[in-house]
Amino acid sequence: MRYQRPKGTADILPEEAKKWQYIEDTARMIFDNYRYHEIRTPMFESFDVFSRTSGDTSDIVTKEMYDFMDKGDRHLSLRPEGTAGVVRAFIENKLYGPEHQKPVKVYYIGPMFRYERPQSGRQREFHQLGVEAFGSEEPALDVEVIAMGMDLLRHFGLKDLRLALNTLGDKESRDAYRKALIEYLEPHYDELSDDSKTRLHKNPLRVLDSKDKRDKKFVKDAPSILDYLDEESQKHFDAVKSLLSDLGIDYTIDPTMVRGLDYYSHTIFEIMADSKALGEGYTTICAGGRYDGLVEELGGPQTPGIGFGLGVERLLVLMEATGVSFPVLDQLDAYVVGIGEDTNPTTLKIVQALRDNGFSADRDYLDRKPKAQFKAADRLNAQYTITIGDEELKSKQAHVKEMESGKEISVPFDEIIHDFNDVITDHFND
RNA sequence: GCGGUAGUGGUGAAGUGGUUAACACAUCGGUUUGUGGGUCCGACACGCGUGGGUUCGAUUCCCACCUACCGCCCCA
Repeated sequence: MRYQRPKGTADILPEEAKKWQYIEDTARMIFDNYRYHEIRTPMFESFDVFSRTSGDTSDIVTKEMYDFMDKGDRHLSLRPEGTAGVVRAFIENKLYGPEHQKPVKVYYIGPMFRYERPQSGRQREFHQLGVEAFGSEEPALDVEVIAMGMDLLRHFGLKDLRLALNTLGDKESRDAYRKALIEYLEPHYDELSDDSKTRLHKNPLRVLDSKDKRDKKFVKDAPSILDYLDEESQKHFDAVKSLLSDLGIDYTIDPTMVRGLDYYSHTIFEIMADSKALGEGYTTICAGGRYDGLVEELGGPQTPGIGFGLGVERLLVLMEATGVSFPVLDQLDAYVVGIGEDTNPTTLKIVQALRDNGFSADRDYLDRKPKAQFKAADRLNAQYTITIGDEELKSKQAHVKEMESGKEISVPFDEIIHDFNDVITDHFND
C-alpha cells in the first residue's frame, strides 16, 4: 500500500458517517432547545492561546500539542480542545458587548488534535462537541449546562449514567487548599510516586488524581477541598447541589476529582457511563466545569463562563457497546431499469424527474442485464422499480413494480414524470 | 515517550523454506431470449504490511521501519 492515513487518524466511511450525522443532528436539536447556538472557530490558533490557558509547563502543552511554525514564522497549534478558541473568539469579536444577550450561549462540533498514542476511542485527530456559556455566575447556569449534558447522553440511549460533582472554589479557596495539600503531602515526599513528586509543587491537585497505589494511600486521608471553601464558594456549591436535586438529577460528590486544565474554578463535573467498552467500570464520557477567570486570562474583561466537552469517538464506542440502534434513513424510492442502449436517455430523464419531485431514485450505469439490475434494486432496498425497454419506448408506458408485493402495472411516462406520488397512491395503496 | 500482541484477497480466515497460496462470505458473469431476494456452474491475491538480510530458493527464518490493538504516561 503506497499511502496510508497518518497515524491516529480515521477515515469515516459512508456507513459510519451516517451514525455521525445522527449524533450531530441530535446534538444540534438539543442544543437548540437550550438556546445554544453554533460557533465555528479555526482549527488552529496561535500557540499562545492554548499555552496560556492550559498552563505552559503542562505535559499537554509541551508533549501533546501539534504545534508548528508557518511560513511567516508564526507559532501555531492545531487546537487540542474547544474552549480556548471559543474564548478567544468571544473576546476578539466582543461578544461581551452590551448588544449581546447574557449569557452568551454557544456550542461547537469539530475535530481536535492531540499528539498522543492512539488507542480505542483515543486518536490524534478526534472530534468533540461542546458548549460554553459566558456572562453569568448564577449556579442555575451551572445546572443548566449539567442538565443539558445529561439530557444529551440520555437521548443517545445511554443508561447507567453517573454524575460526579466537585468544586474547586474560587481562587482564594483554591490557594488555601493548595497550600494545605502541599503541607500535608510534603512530609511523605519520599514515599510518593515519581510522577507525584514532580506534581507536588507544580500542580498538587493532580496528585489526588493519581492511580498509583503509593499515592492513593495518602490521597485517602488528604485534606478535602470542601473544607477550604470560603463562604462565597460554599454558597455557590450548595446552590448547585440544591438546584440539581430540584431537577431530580442524582449526583455523587467526588472531592478528589480534579481537571487537567488550570483554568477551572467552582463547579466541575464529569458524566460517566458504565461500560466495559472503554475499560472497566465507569468511564468519563462528558466533562466540564466553570472557568470564571479564563476570559480575563486571555485578555478580555472579567467574565464568568462554564461549559463541557464530549468526545464523539468515545460516545460512538459506548453507543455501539450498549447496542443503541441508530435510526438510519437510507431509503430508495425507485430504481429505474433500462433494457437496451436505446433506453439510456429516457431512463436518465425519468430518474431525474423523480428526483425533481422529491423522490430518491437511482439507475444502472454499468450496462447490466435486466436481471442484474433487478438484483441491484433489490439489494438497494428499492420500494419500486420502473422498467423501460423497446416496447415501452414505443408505447410511452413504463412498468412500475412494487418490489415487496411483486405487483406490476403499466403507467404512461407522463404520469410518472409529473406525479409519481399519484401513481403510487392510485395503484398500490390498498 | 515506554512495554506487550499482531499484520495473508473486498471481508473472515487456513497454510508451507521450493512447481497453480486452501476454504467460506461478498462481488461479478452464466444458468437459452426483458424482471429481484433460490439452486447449480464459473471468475476473482502478478501476491502474503514496507524495506533490507540469510538461503540455490522465502509469504514462511532474521533485522529495521510502518500501522493497528492493549497497557503505562497523560487526558482538553
